[in-house]
Formats: sequence, C-alpha cells, structure tokens
Amino acid sequence: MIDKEKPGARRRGRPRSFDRDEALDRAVLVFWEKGYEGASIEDLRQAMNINPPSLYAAFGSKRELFLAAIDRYANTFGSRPFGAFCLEPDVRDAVAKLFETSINCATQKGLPRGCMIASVATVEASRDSEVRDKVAGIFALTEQAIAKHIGEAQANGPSLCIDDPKTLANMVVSVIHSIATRARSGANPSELSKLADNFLDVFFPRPA
Amino acid sequence: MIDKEKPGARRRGRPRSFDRDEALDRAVLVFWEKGYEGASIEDLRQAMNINPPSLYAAFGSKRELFLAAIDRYANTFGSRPFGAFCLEPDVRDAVAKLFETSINCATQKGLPRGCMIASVATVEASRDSEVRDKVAGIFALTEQAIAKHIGEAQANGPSLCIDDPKTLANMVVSVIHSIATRARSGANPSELSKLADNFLDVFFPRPA
DNA sequence: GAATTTATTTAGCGTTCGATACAATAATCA
DNA sequence: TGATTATTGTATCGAACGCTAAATAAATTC
Repeated sequence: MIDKEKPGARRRGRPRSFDRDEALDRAVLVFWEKGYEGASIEDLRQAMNINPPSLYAAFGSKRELFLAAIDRYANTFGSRPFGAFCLEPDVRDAVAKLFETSINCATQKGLPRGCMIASVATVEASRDSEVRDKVAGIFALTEQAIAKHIGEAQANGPSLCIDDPKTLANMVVSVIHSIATRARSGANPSELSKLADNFLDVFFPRPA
Repeated sequence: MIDKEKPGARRRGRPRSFDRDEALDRAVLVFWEKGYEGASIEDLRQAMNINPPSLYAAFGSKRELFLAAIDRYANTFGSRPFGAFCLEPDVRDAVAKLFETSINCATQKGLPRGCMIASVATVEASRDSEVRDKVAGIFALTEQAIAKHIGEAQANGPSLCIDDPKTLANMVVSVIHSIATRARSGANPSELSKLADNFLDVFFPRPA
C-alpha cells in the first residue's frame, strides 16, 4: 500500500492530473468536519475536485483514504502544536505554547472544530483495529516526543513539581484531549485558554 | 416531542408491545459502539428488537432517537461516576472515586469503549447544533455539580492547592475527557488509573 | 357489539451509498 | 510510429440507506 511515487523519475502511462497530497488535504477537511461515516464519496470527490475512479486509483477505498488522511493530518495540523512546543527552551513556556497552538488549531475559523484524531478517528477506533492502532500510536509517539523535550529542557532549567518527564507529558497530552473535546462541542478559545492557564499554574507553580 | 406517557393511566388504542426505555437502552449501545452515522436503522431495530414503523412511531427519526439516546446515556452510564463521586465526603476520595468509576465505565467488558457523549456525540456536534448544545449543556451541568460538591466538601475538610471549586471541577472534567478519549483508542484500565493517580497527586498533594 | 384509536407486521418506496465498466486520452517504451 | 501503460470523464452498478404506505391486530370508548 506504500506509494512508491518518485517525484523525479516519470512513470509510464498518463500522468495524474492532480497532486495527491493536495487532494488528501482536501479529504482531511471533509473527514475532520463530518467524521468517517458522515463523509460520503460524493462529499470527498467534490472537495478533492476529482472523479470517483481517480479517487479509487489513488487511494484504494474510502477506508484507505481515511487511514491516509489520519497520517496526513498528523503530519500537518497535528504536528504544528508540537513544532511550536519544541522551539521553546523553557519547559513552562514550551507547554504554554503547546496549549496555545492546540487551542488555535482546534478553534480556527474556516476549519473544522476539535482534532481530527482525538475527536474523529477515535470514534472509528471502536470498530476498526487498524484505526485504533494508528491513533494509539500517534498518541504514544506524541507523548514520548513531549517527554523527551521536557527531559532535555528540565536538565537546563529549574526543577519542576513533577520530576518524571513521562508523567508530565502524559498529563499535558490529557489536557490537549480535553481541549479537542471541548472545542468540538463549542467551547470558545478564551474558555480553553483559561483551562490551559489553570493547568499551567498547577504544573508549573510560580514562586509566590 | 415530549413523551406524555403516564405509566398509570392507560391510553386508547393498541398498547405498545415493548418498553420505550428498554429499547432506548439498546439503541444507546449501538450508537455508543458505532457512532451516529455508523449506526444504521437496521442495526438499531435489530438491537431494539422492533420493526422500523415501531421505531419511528416511538422516536420520530434516527436523529431524534440519537438525541434521546444521548439523554438516556447521560442519565444512566454517564451519571454513575458522578453518583459515586457524590457519596464521598472527602474531596480527594470523591475525585478518586470519580476517576475510578469513569475508567470502569469506559473500559467495561461487553460494553463499547469510551464515553458516548465525549467520544461519539461530540463528533456529531460539529454538524448538528442541537447535538452540540446538548453536549455542551451536559458538560456544563456536570462541571457545575462537581464544583458544588467540591465546594461543600471543601468547607468541612482541609484546604486544597486549588482554592476555587469551579477551577478544580474544570480540571477534573478535563481528566475525564482524556480518560474517555484514551479508552476509546485502546488504553487499558491500568494506564488510565496511573494517569488518574498522577493527577490526584498533583491536585491533592499528600503531606510529605 | 360497533366505532375509534393506536401499534404491529409485511413489503417496499425513492435515494444515496461505496465502488466500477468502459471508452477516450496522454504519457512512456520499443 | 505503433504498442503499452496508466489516468481520465461518463455513466452507471448492486446494495444499503432512512423511512413509510397499507393491511392487520389489540386495546378503549360509546
């Protein structure tokens, strides 16, 4: 199922008239907004601006398109908060930035609410073990990466109230889960920021 | 749309051959497992053990059945953790019990994973404002009720690291959101218990 | 008992679902 | 240039979708 497409070396046959990743980005938005079952092939092909045969030739099936869309989301929207997080050397600043960008992503105007993985894919995880393993893997990887950065930053900064980076990362991801859930159900950014600030004050208490 | 059925006073016409709430309980399980769009009328009527006309006569439409199922879930499975929470006079014990029962409910064998509201209804909240308002209302009510009990218990117990009950309740609900999300994606009870314990230690630090 | 009311069973409505057959098109390969 | 290979647009396919018409059954009302 791995696309061995090499950008440089041209392949035989009529070339594809659309960019695969660009079409996948459009599909991500549809799944993110409507959920897996709620998104029809007609919805998807319209957003992707292609016909069904092109969709099936490029992605195999609706389910495979969804699996690809999960990965695509993880590598685009999903990784933005983590990118911002890694740019901050101070642990508290980093987590604050992680929360802030997560809130922005989950409530951005013109985009679906919440998180495509935590909010949408998780529902399908109940019936599809491949989706479940993918989601669990993404959660685990994210948590590990956050723990790693926390551990590194911790070595160069002041001691924290939670000494184990893995434990702290686990809690930080939990907050993000709630941000996604609340954003999807209509919470506005200011509520979510207050939630994030409260957690920050508990995890990283300012010296009084 | 309110069912004015009075249990005592018999109504005219042929009586319903099934119990409405019992059928609704079966529908809850189907929606909880498969999601709104993933659950077909055929799935539902089979689980409810009735024919389509009976389903539509009793509940109106698939969407109205779903809305009724959300309320039903909130009043059955959804309220169990809160019930256990309220029975504990000590705040820390109460929150611990809340987490424990939430984990049990979200990972119980023979039942769907996660939370029907946080995991399933939230996805539909994106497209259906009535679902969104319902979910947001349930979240808000739960949080208020938790805050109230915390406030009352706080008056009779030791002071907490977070003085504002509303803030603490907000955080507690956030942890439950993550429990639901993780359980749906395959996390086992012991992982979730560790998560809960870590939060408890932060919210309610034991005197060292 | 006859009329009325409501729920049930059976069968199937029109629509949309995910997915494809087919012929035309556009590239590479020999 | 002709053969080969892959993608395209058009037009659907059979199945499943949400839902309902019609006739029958079981209760109350008069």
